[in-house]
Amino acid sequence: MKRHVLIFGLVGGLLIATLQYTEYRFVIIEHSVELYSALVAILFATFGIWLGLRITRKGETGRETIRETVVLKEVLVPAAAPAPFTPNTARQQAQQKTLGITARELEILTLVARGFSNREIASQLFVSENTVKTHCARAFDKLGAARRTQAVQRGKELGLLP
Amino acid sequence: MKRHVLIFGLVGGLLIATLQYTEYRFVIIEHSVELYSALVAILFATFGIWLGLRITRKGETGRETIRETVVLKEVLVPAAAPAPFTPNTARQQAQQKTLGITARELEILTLVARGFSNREIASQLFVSENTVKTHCARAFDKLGAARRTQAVQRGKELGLLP
DNA sequence: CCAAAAATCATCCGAAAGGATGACGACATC
DNA sequence: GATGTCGTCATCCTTTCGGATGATTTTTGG
Repeated sequence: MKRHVLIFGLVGGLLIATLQYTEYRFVIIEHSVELYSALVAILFATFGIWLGLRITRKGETGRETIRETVVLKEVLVPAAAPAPFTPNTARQQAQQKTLGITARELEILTLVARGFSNREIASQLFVSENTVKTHCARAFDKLGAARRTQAVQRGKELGLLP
Repeated sequence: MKRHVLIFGLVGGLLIATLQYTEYRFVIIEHSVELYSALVAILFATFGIWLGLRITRKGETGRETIRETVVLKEVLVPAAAPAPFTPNTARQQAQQKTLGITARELEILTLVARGFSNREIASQLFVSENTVKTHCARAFDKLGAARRTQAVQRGKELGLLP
């Protein structure tokens, strides 16, 4: 890592040298902006790198790391068994009211969430692929999703999907 | 990573050259020094931060990965048969062992699960879209998935994803 | 230091997905 | 009967994905 900083410093020095050189060639102007610009640039670049290093807080690399990662656990299972996803109909319909997602769309959405392709869904439901795509499009629109993965994510957030 | 520094220097030089050029073209304005300085400062600071992140990122993804300190709390899983998602790190790593899914792949996988497109993921991780696609492909292969939705589903089943 | 593993990036190509529209029939409702 | 909602299907077109492959660069571990 030190190497990088060194290299960077070298490049910086070279840059400055070049700048100075060109400066002398166009001496006409008294104290040009370029020099300042370069100085500021280098300064801030260094600052930025330093910041980047600080932010990621990685380390020093000298001796690589042991840095245990504390992963907490907590969590648990409130159990409650029977209704893994039963609070459905009631709430579901409420959601549907607000979002306007129809039962058919939800049906297709769940299949999407299960990882099926449009074609597979079409054959499962005995409809054409185009129909599936239409339902998908409408559902995505209502969910404000641009991709099926996003739609699934939102659906889960909203409790529409298990 | 030397390449990055080089690119950095190159871009810097280009920037300065551009600056010089525009300077000569709009020499009329005198008080623009501050503006240029600020511009350059901001640009280089951003660039520097990017560089810093770029340089340091690698180390993290290695084995220890501080990032592993994820939280994952708040859980009120109604429970169902399979373990919801409690046995995390331990089992997770075990799974990774058996499936051979690397930390990076998992990282990308979680972003996929969050509904991001490859392009979005690429920009978030500061890598190219191609790289994301490669990671995706490998992860899909290891998970036996043909689609990203399927991969997400399997990832959740295996407890790799929250 | 060297070999293996990981990560990065690229390109070509076909398949899947998504957006925009239009249409048609079944049903319910007012 | 007019209206509205749903479900169904289609076409055209663009974007995104995914597969296959090869290459280079770091990182890691012995």
